[in-house]
Amino acid sequence: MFTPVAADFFDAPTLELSRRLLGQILVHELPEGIVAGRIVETEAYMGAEDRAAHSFGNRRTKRTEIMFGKPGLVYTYQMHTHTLINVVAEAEGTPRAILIRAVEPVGGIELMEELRGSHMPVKQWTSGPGKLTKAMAITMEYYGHCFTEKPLYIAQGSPVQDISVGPRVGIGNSLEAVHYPYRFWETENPFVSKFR
DNA sequence: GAAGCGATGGTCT
DNA sequence: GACCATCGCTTCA
Repeated sequence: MFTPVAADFFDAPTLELSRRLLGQILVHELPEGIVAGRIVETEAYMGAEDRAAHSFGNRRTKRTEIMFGKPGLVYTYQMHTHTLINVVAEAEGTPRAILIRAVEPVGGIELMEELRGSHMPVKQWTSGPGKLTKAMAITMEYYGHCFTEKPLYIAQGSPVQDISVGPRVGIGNSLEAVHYPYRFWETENPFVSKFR
C-alpha cells in the first residue's frame, strides 16, 4: 500500500526539504492497522544559528543529540503532555530539523478517531503537532528511528498546489528569530494549525 | 469566532 | 527551580 522513500529523499538543504515534505505521507503501521496522514504544515529549525532551535549554539544534550545525526532520522521530544515529531536534516554534525506541525488524515480513519478519544470534528484530529502524534500513536520510542524504515516512515504523496510561508508558531521568547519565515504550509488546507 | 489562561511533565541549569 | 517548538476549556462577543 505505502512504500518508504529512499534515504536520498532527505539529502536537501533544510528549507528546501521543509517544502519537499509537504504533500508526502507520514505512515505508521500498527498491529491494529495502518494510519496515514498527508503532511500539510512544517517548520524549519536552523540549528546553531537559530535562537528558536533546541540546538542553538550547537548545544548538545541528551535531548538534542539526534539532531547532530544523519538526515532522515526521527527526533521526538515531549512538550508538556504531548509528543512532537521532527525530521532530522542536513549532514552529520549540522543539528537542524523540521517539525511536522499538521497532517491531513488519508488512511486508517477509524483507528485515528479511536486514538483521539472523545468525539470532535475531523479537522481537530491532526491540526497541530501534539494532536497528530496522538492521532497516529507516535511516541518517544521512535526517538532515533529512521524515516525510511517501517513501521514509521514517510511515503511518496501528492503534489502541493500552493505553498504559503510565514513566521513560526509558539517561539515568542526567541528574540530576532521570532520573525524568520521558516514555517511552510499548503495554502487553504483546512488541516493546518493556524492561518497567516 | 477569537482571545485568554491554566494544566502539566520532561529537560536543563 | 525555570523554561517551554501545546492543547483545550472558559469567557466574551
